[in-house]
Amino acid sequence: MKNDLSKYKKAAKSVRKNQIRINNERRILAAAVKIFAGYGYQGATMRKIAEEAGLPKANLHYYFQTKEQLYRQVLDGIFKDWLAAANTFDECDEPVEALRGYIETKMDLSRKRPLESRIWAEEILRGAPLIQDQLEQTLAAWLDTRVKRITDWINTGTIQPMNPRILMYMIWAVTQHFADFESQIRALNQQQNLSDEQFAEAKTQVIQTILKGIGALD
Amino acid sequence: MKNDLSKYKKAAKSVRKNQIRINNERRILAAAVKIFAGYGYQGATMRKIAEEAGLPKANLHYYFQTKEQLYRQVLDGIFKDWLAAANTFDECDEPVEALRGYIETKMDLSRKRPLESRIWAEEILRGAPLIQDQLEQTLAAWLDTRVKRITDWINTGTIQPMNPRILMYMIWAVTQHFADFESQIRALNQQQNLSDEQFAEAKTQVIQTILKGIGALD
DNA sequence: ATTAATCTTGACCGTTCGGTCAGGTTTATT
DNA sequence: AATAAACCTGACCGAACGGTCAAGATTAAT
Repeated sequence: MKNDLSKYKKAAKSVRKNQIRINNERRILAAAVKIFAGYGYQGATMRKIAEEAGLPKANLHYYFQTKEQLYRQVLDGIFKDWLAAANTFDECDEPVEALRGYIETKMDLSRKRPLESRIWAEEILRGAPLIQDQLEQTLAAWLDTRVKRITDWINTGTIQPMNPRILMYMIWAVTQHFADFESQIRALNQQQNLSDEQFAEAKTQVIQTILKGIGALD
Repeated sequence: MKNDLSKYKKAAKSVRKNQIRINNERRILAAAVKIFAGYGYQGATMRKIAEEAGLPKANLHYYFQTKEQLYRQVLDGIFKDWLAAANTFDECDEPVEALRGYIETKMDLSRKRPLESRIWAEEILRGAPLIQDQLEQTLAAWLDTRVKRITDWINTGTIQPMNPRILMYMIWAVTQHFADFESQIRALNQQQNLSDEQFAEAKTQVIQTILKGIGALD
């Protein structure tokens, strides 16, 4: 018969997971990001992910019951990063610095985590079958509050009248393009990925064009 | 023994294809566009395409030897549309009208042919395994000539100094976003696709923001 | 009317997929 | 030292995949 003490111990263990489990879950998730980004959800196979992780395929199913559950956890991680970056938007009261910081953060994210951006893009491309709820709930709420801030800037005359949602769509489109369409940009850049200098130039030009385009500069 | 006449007749027939073949190839290609756009290359199956086309699966393989060949023909059709739309860029000498016309054409293409845009996007996302050559040859050449035109505008002071390639990337990113990320935009728009009025507003704002952003307006 | 070419299709094939499982090994607990 | 819990994995399974094929049906050419 179980007593209260044993229950507490079990709970404590499940919260602070075993080091083996932590390690292997991390290895598998890292491998899954690479393979899902490179082949898409359908093109990715558990065998490829297992090879990338250096583990037998059956071991993946020990930690993640199904391919879809593994994919969901990858998506969840990406969404958290997305929201964390999104908070840059709130760090400044002034529109120029708030938008500049946000665009910069999103551009840096595309540069440093292109695989995650591509997984996200493919999920949206397929109609967001697994993250539709999160889009309609969390993302919609996030967007609403930022739309209100931009509307305030417009009402105080700091930036010119416009539809704030379309502005956000444009920022997302441009910043993520450098990750999602990397292979096209490479083909148009003498088969070379953008160098750090080229990317810095792109970042500056994107910021300048958008800020000037909405009447926040000059 | 064949004579010259029979050869001519055979050649004539293969040029002007049978009506049956024309019809079925068109039906299959139309079905393939829908299925490839909805499920991606790997997620699309010949069975699904056959169902969509209303034909037995074996019949597809009579007209298109393999799934990859069918996919290649779909991509070729999309690339031709892309280049045709791209010619809008050359119809005006003046930068404001040339860019406005080009952005408008690309926006309209996203609105009317979102499926094709998504197939293209997925191919790039996967690293452009089948169209890399066309990107490096045809698309790179197209871009080079337009870069020269924009450079001329910059040198004559019509628009402000900038990197013309990055401008083109921004235009592609924003215009195609409305097709590729349609499901995300819908989730952020009360689960409704953009109405014609909303899309027209988006088109106007995109044009205004970019043209103003490069110093071609105001 | 006859022959040839084209089109159609159900049945089938080898391969690969996601997923399972029994049984062994390692690690943690008492 | 003994027991329990967690971890590991080769072998296996049914389903679905792209693709093939022989044989019949339809259309075109003579």
